Amino acid sequence: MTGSGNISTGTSTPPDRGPATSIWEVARAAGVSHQTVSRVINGKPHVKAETRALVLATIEELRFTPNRAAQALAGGPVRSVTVLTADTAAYGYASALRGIEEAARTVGFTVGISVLEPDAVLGAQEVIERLSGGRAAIVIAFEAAGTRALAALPPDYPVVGVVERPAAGHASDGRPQVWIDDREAASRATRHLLGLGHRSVHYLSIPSSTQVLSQRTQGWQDALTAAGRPVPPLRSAGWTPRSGYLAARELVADREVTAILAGNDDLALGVLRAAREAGRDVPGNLSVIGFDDAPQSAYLAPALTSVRLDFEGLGRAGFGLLHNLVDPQSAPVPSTWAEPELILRESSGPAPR
Amino acid sequence: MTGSGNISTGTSTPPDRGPATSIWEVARAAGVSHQTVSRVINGKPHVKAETRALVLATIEELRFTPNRAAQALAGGPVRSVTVLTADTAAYGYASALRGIEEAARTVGFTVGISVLEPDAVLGAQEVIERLSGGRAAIVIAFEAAGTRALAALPPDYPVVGVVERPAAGHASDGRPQVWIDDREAASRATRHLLGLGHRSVHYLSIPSSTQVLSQRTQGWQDALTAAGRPVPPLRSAGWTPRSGYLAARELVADREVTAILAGNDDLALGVLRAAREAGRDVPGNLSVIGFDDAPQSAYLAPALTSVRLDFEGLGRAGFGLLHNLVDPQSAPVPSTWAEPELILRESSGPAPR
DNA sequence: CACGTGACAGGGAGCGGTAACATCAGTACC
DNA sequence: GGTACTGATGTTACCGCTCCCTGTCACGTG
Repeated sequence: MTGSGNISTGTSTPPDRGPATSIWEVARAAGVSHQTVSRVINGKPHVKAETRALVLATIEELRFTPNRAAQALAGGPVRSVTVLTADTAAYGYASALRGIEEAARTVGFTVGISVLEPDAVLGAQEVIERLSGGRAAIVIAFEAAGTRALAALPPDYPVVGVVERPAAGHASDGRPQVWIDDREAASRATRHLLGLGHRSVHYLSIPSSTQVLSQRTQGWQDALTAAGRPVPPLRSAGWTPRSGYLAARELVADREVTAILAGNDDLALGVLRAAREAGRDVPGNLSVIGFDDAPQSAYLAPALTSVRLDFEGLGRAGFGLLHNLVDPQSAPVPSTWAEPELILRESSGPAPR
Repeated sequence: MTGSGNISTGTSTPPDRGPATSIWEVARAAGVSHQTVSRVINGKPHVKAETRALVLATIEELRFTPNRAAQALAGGPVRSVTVLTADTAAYGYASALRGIEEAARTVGFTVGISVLEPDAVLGAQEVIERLSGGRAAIVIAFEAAGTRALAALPPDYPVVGVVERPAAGHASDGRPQVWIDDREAASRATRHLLGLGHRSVHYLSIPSSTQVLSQRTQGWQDALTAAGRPVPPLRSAGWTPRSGYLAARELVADREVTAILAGNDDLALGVLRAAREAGRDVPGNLSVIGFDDAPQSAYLAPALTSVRLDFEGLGRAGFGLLHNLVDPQSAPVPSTWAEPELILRESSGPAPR
């Protein structure tokens, strides 16, 4: 079943590294010293305006680009960040990565990426190798592998965690992190369902990043408890539609279950299918709400009610925080990203009477 | 509507770059010269077995990791690759990236990433800046921005294109590339629909990476022509469910249209919704087939018939090709990845009579 | 008019590696 | 036994850049 696709090797050219222009050439061309060129590149003071302009023009003309390796080696400012993340295909991860990359690119940072296998238990040594010389990192720690990687890093290494929730109780270890406060959002979604007349709401969770309950889970419990309803047992699933489907089959078979909150939209999709197969009508006699509001969700059948989460903004803020960390000169983080919002669509409705 | 989420700055530690262990320290500890250490690191000959073992042990003990920047600066072998890609959230891109990253990581390569904005028209200069010192690159060029970036790179720069189709006719410019041969797959999907009794098949395409027709489009035309059917006008859409939905509304309103082949699964999802809204029954009186076979597709309502494409394998092969390019010593590319396969599900069926 | 002062500019030493060349055995050969 | 060769090491010169430190100039000041 293999052997398809195609390859064209092209005219194999050896990695010919020509005489890349260096600051020396720029200096010579501009009639100044290499040091002055360096000052101009780094926007340092003590360079006369006209000299600066001249150098800048020369750089432009020679199409000179500073050698990153040399800058890093010579102890220049940090200008790169390595992102440690789990599967980049999942919507939340991909979006956060996108936000990080965008923010990094606009300030001239290079972004490296290394994916953490779900079951990887890396020692400090291995995690550092993943960073491969990077001098700063961002760890997207929505699940255990990320949390472990974050913990494995030396305490003085510049890193910020993009996490599911702050490691409260666990003595937040003083590491900078950003997170979406979705506890209230989960509560709101739950209350919305309760308000629709459902006697209870069942929660199908995504894997937890720690041993304790996630914010979403807590928000769900909060709402249930506040309404005086018993909290049904927590159901755990993975990240994929398949996993949601498998976990939901049992749930949908129980007619007492009329409302399901799923940890993310993919899970919700699986729930939707399980419901269909079990002859349940959504939203007729079963309501389903997801988290993330992926681009697909509005087009599903039925269109999925979902909690919109601004992962991209989260990623941007995470990078901003890191930037502040490695360069105190940098602009303060725009600590503002869209707050979770419940997007009502077709998959949720009044409880069956 | 902003201001949610949360930030913890932690105990702000300045970017303290301690005295990283260098090969000199290893050399001293092992009682050899730094050059011998270098030889060991790079697996070069002319080192006695016991000396090698000693150095290796010392490296292990000191937790030494070679400084990438220094290696790069000193003209060592290429050990990093920059991936230029469009939106990482789209399934095909994300999967290909995943394949590249995985293959790169297993051979110790670092992978950088830079995303190309859809409308970005970058000059050679800008593209090179994106590479930021990298000495090798992979461009995922499924659309125009990627194709342009690929073209903008200097002809002698080590780069491989992961493309939609070879730039045939356009004098393939002798650059190494990998692609999935999905022309036949598109043909097969079309023939399948024709075989089900549909008088014609309409194609809703994703954006093209060039001005000419894509392989998928051609495969679709091939099958239609071979069957003696007229080729309906080509419909173009974007990449998202929304774009598929918008483009399909007109199509589904036409009762003559009984089979739609969509350029990817997201588009197909949009088509499905448009069909539902138009009162068309899938597969009752409209069949829909997508491309990609994303993880969600099997769970949609109706489950989507789709052409499974092995983007991950493609990415792996692309990296392998690059590896061969920069390091002739490297193992030859496993030129084998899964061939496109039509996965029959619920969204396709006999033509309405 | 000599001197301090600050803004500019240049020189030189690394950063941590690799490549090329120089040494120095130990072995092979005539 | 002397020369040639070969494998194992050490020595030296960069790679391209940034830091630290030393000059140089034009002012202002006493």
